[in-house]
Amino acid sequence: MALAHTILTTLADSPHTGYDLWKVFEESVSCFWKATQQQIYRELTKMENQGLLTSEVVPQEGKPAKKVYSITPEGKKELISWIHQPSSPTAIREELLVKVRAGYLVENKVMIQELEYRRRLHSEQLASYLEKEKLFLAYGDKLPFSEKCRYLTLRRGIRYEQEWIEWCNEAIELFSSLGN
Amino acid sequence: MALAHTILTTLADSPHTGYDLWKVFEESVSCFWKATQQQIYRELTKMENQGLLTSEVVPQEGKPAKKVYSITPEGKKELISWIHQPSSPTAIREELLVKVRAGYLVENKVMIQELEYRRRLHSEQLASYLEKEKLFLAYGDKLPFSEKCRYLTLRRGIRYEQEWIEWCNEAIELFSSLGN
DNA sequence: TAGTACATGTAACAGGTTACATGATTGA
DNA sequence: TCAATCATGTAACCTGTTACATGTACTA
Repeated sequence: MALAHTILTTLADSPHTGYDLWKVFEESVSCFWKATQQQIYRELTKMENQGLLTSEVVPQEGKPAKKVYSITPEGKKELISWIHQPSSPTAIREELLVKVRAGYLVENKVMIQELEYRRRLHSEQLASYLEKEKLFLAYGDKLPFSEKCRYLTLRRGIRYEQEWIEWCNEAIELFSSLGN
Repeated sequence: MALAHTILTTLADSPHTGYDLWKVFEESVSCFWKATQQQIYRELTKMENQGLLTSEVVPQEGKPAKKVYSITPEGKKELISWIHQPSSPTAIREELLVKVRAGYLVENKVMIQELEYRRRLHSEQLASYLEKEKLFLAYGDKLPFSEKCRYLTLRRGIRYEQEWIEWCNEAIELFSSLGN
């Protein structure tokens, strides 16, 4: 259900089209909830049927009409009620760790390459998050409460990437120190 | 596909029943790949049809017969070939962060309670991992290569829990410092 | 005698992935 | 003219969750 609630979270700020929502997901929501365009469109249809959203078709000049979704009072009520219910940590499912578990079955250089590749991905993601963090830090304590909440999700993204990089270093070191 | 490969990883060591596999998943695989009993049984049936496994029904005294699965040469080939293919990081989907993103919509004490609950869960998981780590550390460099690989997955679990606890502290501090 | 561990499964449903389909505008 | 961006959707498939179903043996 949390995709619906993530969408409600964004619509609680302002109305969005499916396409807008997808861009917001790509740009800032992705550090805590990944979703494809297709998932978003499917969920919006479902949520409108449930009365959590309303849509308005807005004609545009020179562009196809767009469908702007707004949160309804029921939608907001549902979001707040959901926040009050305790939630469980997400189950971990990480292919790289499955490979590391079986890493003794292949040549070390295969594992080292894969780990270096992953370290690079996480370094790039970290760099991108740190850029975004600058914007938050520039405002400091003047940030509105809702932005401080968003900042916390970015902080988690930053810590997450840093942790991966450190673990990759540890793993690369081990595979480098062993023969085969 | 990675559930199949995780199962192959365990069967590469020794034959297991579905039930045994489930216990191994609960006890040590869970720090990198979570699966339910039902998923495991379904996957085993599928994998046997694909020729990655063979099964043997072993009658037992006073207990129902068990079905012991072994990896086939094709299964091992598939596992090794899969390790050679690069894999992408798992997409992040974390309900708690969705709630934090919308945390300004509810009373601070609601968020603080939820964050403290999560911090406790992660502290407990960390304590359990640190207990397991002792066993690995006792052997030190005498650990066989395959056990060093397993140890790396535990290390990642330890780092992951520590990172969550630190982030929870950061988040609790923010919500505590603000009115409402 | 009630609960836990052993042991295996079916079925329905929810959620996520991938491919396909369409069509306009804008900028290189 | 080719790729990217805007804009919305269908369909098939795979994976994960939850509930149900069955039965034995051991232990508190």
